[in-house]
Amino acid sequence: MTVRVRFAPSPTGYLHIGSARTALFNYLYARHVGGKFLLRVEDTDLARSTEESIRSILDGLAWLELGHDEEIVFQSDNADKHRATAKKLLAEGKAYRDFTPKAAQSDANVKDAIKDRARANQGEKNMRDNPYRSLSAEEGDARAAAGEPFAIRLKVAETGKSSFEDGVYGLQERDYAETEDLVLLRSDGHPLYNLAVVCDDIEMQISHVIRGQDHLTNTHKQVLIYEALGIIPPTFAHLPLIMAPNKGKLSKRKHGEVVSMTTYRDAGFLAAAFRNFLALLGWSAGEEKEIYTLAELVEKFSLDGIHRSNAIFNFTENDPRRWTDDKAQWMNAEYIRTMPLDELLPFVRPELKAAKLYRDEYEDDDKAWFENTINLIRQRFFTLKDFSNQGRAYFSEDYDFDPAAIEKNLAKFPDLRSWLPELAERFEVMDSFTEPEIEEVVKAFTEEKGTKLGIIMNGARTLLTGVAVGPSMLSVFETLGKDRSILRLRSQIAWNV
RNA sequence: GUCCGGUUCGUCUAGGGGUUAGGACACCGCCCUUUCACGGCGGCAACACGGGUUCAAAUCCCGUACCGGAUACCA
Repeated sequence: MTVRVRFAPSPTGYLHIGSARTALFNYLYARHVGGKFLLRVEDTDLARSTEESIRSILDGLAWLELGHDEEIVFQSDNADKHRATAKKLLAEGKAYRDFTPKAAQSDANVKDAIKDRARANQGEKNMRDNPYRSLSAEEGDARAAAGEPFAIRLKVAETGKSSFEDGVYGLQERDYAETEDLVLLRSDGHPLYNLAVVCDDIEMQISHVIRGQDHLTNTHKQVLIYEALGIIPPTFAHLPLIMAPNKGKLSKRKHGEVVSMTTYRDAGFLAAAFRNFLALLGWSAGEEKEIYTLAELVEKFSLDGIHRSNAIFNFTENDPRRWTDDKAQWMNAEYIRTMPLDELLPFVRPELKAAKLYRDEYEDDDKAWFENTINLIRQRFFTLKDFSNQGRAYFSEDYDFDPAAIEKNLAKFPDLRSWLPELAERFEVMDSFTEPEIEEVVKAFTEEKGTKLGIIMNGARTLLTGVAVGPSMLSVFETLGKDRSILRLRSQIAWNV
């Protein structure tokens, strides 16, 4: 049997980090076993679903390079089939019409209202006491024909339990007494989530359902529907949840942009790095290696390596350095400085182009210079954004000076104001401008002035790059070249800031 | 409330009867160095608690605590 898995987001927001990981795991599983990875948009909640959200989710998946097979299925397109299925179960006596008027929305928070209701019912509640459960078919038909509104509920057996073998959590059992006769079709004719999911999974011939652990109880309900339909359920595997630093729910409302996939794309993360980070949140290959290419993840992935405990996505609100998980930031930096240069370049070019720092010559005449420079400066960069921010001085004459750098490297040494232009004079007469010669000249100059090499180098760094950190200054001089180095050493701009 | 899960350094995790409980991130220190967010070396730091089983428990069993999820004519 072919393995077919699906990622089924409901389009009520952007691609959440937890959903992204669910998509990733589905993708990895499918690719690992040579199966299909399908996409289904669960847009049955017409009120909350938006076109924009669908686009944002697809953007997120595309960024992560989780390409899906076959056409995207829109759940709302299948509503008629869902209704037909509910009617079928009704006709077979496996479901019944519930004429109880729809309860008015409580003014309390939905979750709290549910909790309160459950607590109030506690001990007393018999899940099978719906008065309409045993209504005769004739009377039901008559009342329906008379136009009385009704919901269709699944008739859950009095005794017994639902069970399934979870790919991650093992055998799961739930007594029928814990499960209400669930509503399949609302009184306004709209199919409910559990029915829609089961119908679509059957229709799409899904073999493995891999989703968040928050669906564990839904799965029992869905198993019941499969049984009523006489269809063998797929294999289920539930994933541990990704929590906020306080172990609470990670949500847009509370935590903002950190949970959105597009945030990382826009912040200059490499999809490969973020994917790698995500893969290790709740899964491990059981080895100490932690940098994996997509192909390696596909090769190593298995349900056995998925944990049963939730993971915390660690970040500190209001701390610019810790705005997102440290490890994700480290991993991105690691990718930027160690991945093959030709794989990095395709990401650097658009970044520079967007900042108007790219020139066509970087493709031909200055290709070697460009690649060497990127290779030189990437060693201390964390995101793609750094190429256009901190790296700006390498590609443009119009760059800013970091006040902290001026303070630390220039202001403290007023002599540099005349020394650096003077150093430019020494450069002026040089025939060859490469590291060894530059070093010789700068050292001689330093000795002559009776100062320390660091003072000269750091002053020059500030003037030439605008920042206090970067590669070896000898490399910087050489990369920038004789003319630009001289020009910048003579410039008084930084001194007047 | 009830049901279902979970619990190894601050975080991500390895290990699943005998380990100095390993790695990574973060943090701290030292080294390299003209700076540094690179690199090298080192340090700090964990088996939730209580009972059992066993020669031996972080590992198996039970209980407790705590955390999470679920409870809907939402998805």
